[in-house]
Amino acid sequence: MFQCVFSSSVLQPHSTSCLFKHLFHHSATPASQKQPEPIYSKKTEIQRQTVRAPFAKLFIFSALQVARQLLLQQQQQQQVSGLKSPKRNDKQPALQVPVSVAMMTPQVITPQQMQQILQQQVLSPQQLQVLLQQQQALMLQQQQLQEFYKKQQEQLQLQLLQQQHAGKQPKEQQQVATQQLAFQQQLLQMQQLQQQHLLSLQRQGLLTIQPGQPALPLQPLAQGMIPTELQQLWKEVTSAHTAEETTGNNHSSLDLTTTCVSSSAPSKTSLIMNPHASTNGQLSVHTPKRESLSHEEHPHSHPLYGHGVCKWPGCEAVCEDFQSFLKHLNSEHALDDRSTAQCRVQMQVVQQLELQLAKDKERLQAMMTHLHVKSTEPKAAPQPLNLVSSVTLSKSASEASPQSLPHTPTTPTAPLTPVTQGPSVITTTSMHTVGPIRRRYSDKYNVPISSDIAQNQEFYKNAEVRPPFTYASLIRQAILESPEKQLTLNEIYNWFTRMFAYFRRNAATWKNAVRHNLSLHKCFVRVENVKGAVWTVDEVEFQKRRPQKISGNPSLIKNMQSSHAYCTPLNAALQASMAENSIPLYTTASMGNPTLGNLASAIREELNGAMEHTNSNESDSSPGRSPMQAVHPVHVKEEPLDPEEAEGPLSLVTTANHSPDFDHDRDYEDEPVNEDME
DNA sequence: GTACATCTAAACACAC
DNA sequence: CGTGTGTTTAGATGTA
Repeated sequence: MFQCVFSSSVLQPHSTSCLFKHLFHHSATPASQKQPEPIYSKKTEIQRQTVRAPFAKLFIFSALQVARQLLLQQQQQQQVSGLKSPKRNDKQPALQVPVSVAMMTPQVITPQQMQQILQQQVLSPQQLQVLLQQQQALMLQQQQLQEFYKKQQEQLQLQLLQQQHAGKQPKEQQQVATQQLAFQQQLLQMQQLQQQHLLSLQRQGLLTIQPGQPALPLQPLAQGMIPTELQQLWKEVTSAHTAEETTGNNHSSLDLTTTCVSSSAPSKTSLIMNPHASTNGQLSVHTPKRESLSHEEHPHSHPLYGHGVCKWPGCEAVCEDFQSFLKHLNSEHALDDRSTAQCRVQMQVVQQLELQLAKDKERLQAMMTHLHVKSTEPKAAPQPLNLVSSVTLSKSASEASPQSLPHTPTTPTAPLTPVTQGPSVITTTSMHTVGPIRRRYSDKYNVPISSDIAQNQEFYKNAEVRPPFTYASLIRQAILESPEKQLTLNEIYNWFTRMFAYFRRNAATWKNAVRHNLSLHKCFVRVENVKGAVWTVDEVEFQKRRPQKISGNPSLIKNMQSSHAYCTPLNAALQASMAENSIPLYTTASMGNPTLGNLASAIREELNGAMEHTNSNESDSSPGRSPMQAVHPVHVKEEPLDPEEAEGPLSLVTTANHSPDFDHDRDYEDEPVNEDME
């Protein structure tokens, strides 16, 4: 339909939009690249490199946009001129209007539109090439139109002569006359258009030679804008920028093809989204141009001047002082097309940054909102915490935990530090081992072990996670959990496998370890029974182990001991502290909350050890007993003290495992543990 | 660096 | 003799 007159092109796009695409194709194809490359000066070459890329994509928008407008105006003009639509003409006999539609192609570019195109001050060489090619096509088509017009005239005259002789076809004659009139109109329009086009090009310095010349020298930047246009542009730039700032509008970028179409076109409405336009960002991001307008208000803090260098994008000219900078600014960055183009690019960069900032702000807000919600959420479930625990966390975590309890009544350096940090509490929530035990709870924390096991029973049963306790502690726990506080070796085995999935593997290893521990530690006493030998726990011996751990601040311990009711205030202080800090780590909601009990028992454990070594001459204080019990000592080796009993009312730990029905422990003796688990 | 605790592995003894 | 139980030793590792 629309014949492309591009050199060596035989393509015939069907519509104006197709034509534009086609033309754009020319600008991108090697064939088009064969066109004479524009000659750049050294300066303009740099500008070309810095300015061309961002607008290469822009051209697609502008071309399509213009094409749409052209399509509309083409239809309007056709209605005005009484011409048939291209579609209809397409199917009409060639005799009717064979090239009328083809002639429409250049003419549909109205002067305003052409001006609009031309007023894209910043044009890539491809764009300019396309425009000039269009111009060439226009002129070529004009010549063709003129030729066709002559032919039509001749034909018409011929037909008129024939009609005069034959008196036929008055209708066709009339039609041809109408078409002729339309052609004349189109021709006039085209001539006007061409004139304007050329004028515009010349005005912008793009066209320095006579039209019709095959190779036109191109310049990367449109130049020679008239002052009114520039002023309008400045208005656009500044108003658009301020509008962006004040309204917080998130337009990604300005489509530069539309920002300065006309003075009546508001910048706001001419904003279109163009997310690709500013992705190239070759120009460094600096201050908006509009700030330069107000530099006089802040003479020595000009945003375009810093460290003796002009900060105009791409300039970096050295200016010794502010005055020279001003001179430089006025001379080198005057109100010309180049500055305008750079300003436009800068505008785009700024807008893109603003968009990015808005997005990041939104993201930040979402993150904060999310975290805020999270922080107010209930405490984490204890079981999942177990899954993330590790061996290395065990002791080091417990040692670092005082920081998480800053309001504990004891000082970090005090011997009670491990007490207040509540290693067992840490244990219950955050310390669990996976893999070989290299770090584990000290045995002095064995009481909280029971709590931990009770809390995380299901977890240990199902997850192959090595419990963070020593074999000795586990053996003791197993024995203490038994109703008679005594177990056979096999019962101990069963307890291990029943309580911990981890011990369902490598039986040879850990069983050997159990035996080794039973034999090695004095705290485990073998008692001959009717049924055979059973193992019991000598709590005194058990508490004796590694007493040096309790070494520390004796005075504090003594003070603690001197207080008969120290456990209660201490526990209260802990409660207050935890409540104050609302430490979710210490809460195990799903399992009941033995935290306080853990802490209390841990404290007692710690104090037991402390008293044992710092106040051993205190006859009434039976080692291995809780301070409470120390007041009422009950030393019966054959009936090892159950530490959890010592917790007394302070303990929130459920004692379900000590219920009489737990004597079915023996049921596990000869049964596979896995079945027991089920 | 040392002592201690713990774990692992292994050897050994003994009873069933 | 094999297995289970118990003891002991040795080495490695971690902690105080």
